[in-house]
Amino acid sequence: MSRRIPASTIRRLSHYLRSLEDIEDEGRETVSSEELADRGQTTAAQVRKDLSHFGSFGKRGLGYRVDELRGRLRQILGVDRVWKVGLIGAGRIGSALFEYPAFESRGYECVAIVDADPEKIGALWGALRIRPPEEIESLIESLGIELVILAVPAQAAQQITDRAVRAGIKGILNFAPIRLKVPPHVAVEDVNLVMQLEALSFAITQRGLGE
Amino acid sequence: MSRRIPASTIRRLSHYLRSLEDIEDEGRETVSSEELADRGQTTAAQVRKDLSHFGSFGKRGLGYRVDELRGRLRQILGVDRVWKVGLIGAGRIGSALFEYPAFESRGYECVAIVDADPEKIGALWGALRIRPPEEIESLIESLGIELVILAVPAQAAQQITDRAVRAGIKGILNFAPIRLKVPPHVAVEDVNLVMQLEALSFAITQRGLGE
DNA sequence: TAGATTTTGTGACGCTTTTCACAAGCGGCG
DNA sequence: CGCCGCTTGTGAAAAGCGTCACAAAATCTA
Repeated sequence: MSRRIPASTIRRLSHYLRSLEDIEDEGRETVSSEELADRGQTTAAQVRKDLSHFGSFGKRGLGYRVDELRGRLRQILGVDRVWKVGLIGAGRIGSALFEYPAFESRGYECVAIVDADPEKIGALWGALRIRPPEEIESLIESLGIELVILAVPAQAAQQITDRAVRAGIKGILNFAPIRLKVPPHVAVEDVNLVMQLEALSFAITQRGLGE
Repeated sequence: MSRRIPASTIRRLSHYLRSLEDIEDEGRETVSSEELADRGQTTAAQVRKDLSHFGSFGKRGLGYRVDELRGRLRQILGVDRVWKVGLIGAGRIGSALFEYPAFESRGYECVAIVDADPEKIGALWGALRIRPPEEIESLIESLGIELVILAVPAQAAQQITDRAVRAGIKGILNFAPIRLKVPPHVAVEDVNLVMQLEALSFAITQRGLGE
């Protein structure tokens, strides 16, 4: 039951949650730390340590009740409610994300779309009309948007971010390949595909060299 | 000059490389570890430590020659050559990636597209014709594909992976929200947007609670 | 050339995270 | 009811990473 939680623990919790949903679909009612570990490329001790940061949810000799643990994880991760999301950038990536079914099904509801391209402004995507960047602040404030998905070119990203921060945004999922400057109370997650490809080419290259 | 390199070091190297390109565009010829640190949300000591895993590239009192360090980093990350990439899954995400300019410009060349949808098979994307999954092995072997981008639904992902592995694939950029089982000589990088969104909602939720 | 100045490369240190090991708790069975 | 097998929760040990501090090396100045 500690204070500061490692980022790696959070990533694993997210994975445990997905495993629990699978296990629930299989009709099982309890699960052990060892089985959760097997499904998540980790160890039983790690699973128990991760969970112990937040309390004791299991029964000794028995394991964890699947539905109960699932509920607790959803609560811990803050996904036991709907988050209103703004999509900024209606290009290829924005469009792919908008139609990504996992978002809606997991409680992330897109309530606004913004793009700077005059050709796109006013267009309808589903029930949403694409708005111009000037409206970012008012959209965030009037719709109660807490998260934005930032899918704009690198050179526009910081400026857009500043507008969103000014309007009180709480978190940013950033697809632009730059390090955004934000005040400490704003959370940022970077999606950097080039970096991940480079991690792959490093691993492959190294493997040939190393041994 | 050590053996096992931390994943976080690789991520930072990728970022240093991007900073070096910016610095080169600005016409500068040398750079200090301190400046690289400032651009990368890290410290000068960390930059030097990261680089020291691979050798000594700087000159004391002077710093690093931008073009030389850039070349060395490209070499270390394995991006001093063209990688042939296969795109598996021609849905929304696949399409967005296919048109993502950063891939081509950074030496990742898409040489094949595969999809299971009979409606899509045979269609032309640029100069490439979409192929059926049955051809995965032969495409990988005949075209010399080393990396695949896996953008298919979760339930198809493992099966496709097995085919690719059988054909000798070396690395997989995985967009499916499952942990792929692969032999140890195959590198996998997971892109897990739901996990990143959950990390955001955790950070925001926690922030309100914590202090 | 000598001394001042700058900046790297790296061993030592300290914090964070993972792994280990086991006592404590729970259900089942004879 | 008491013992047995199983699994959790958690301190303690180990490993992994990042930070610090400084000698070494290079340039600059006079």
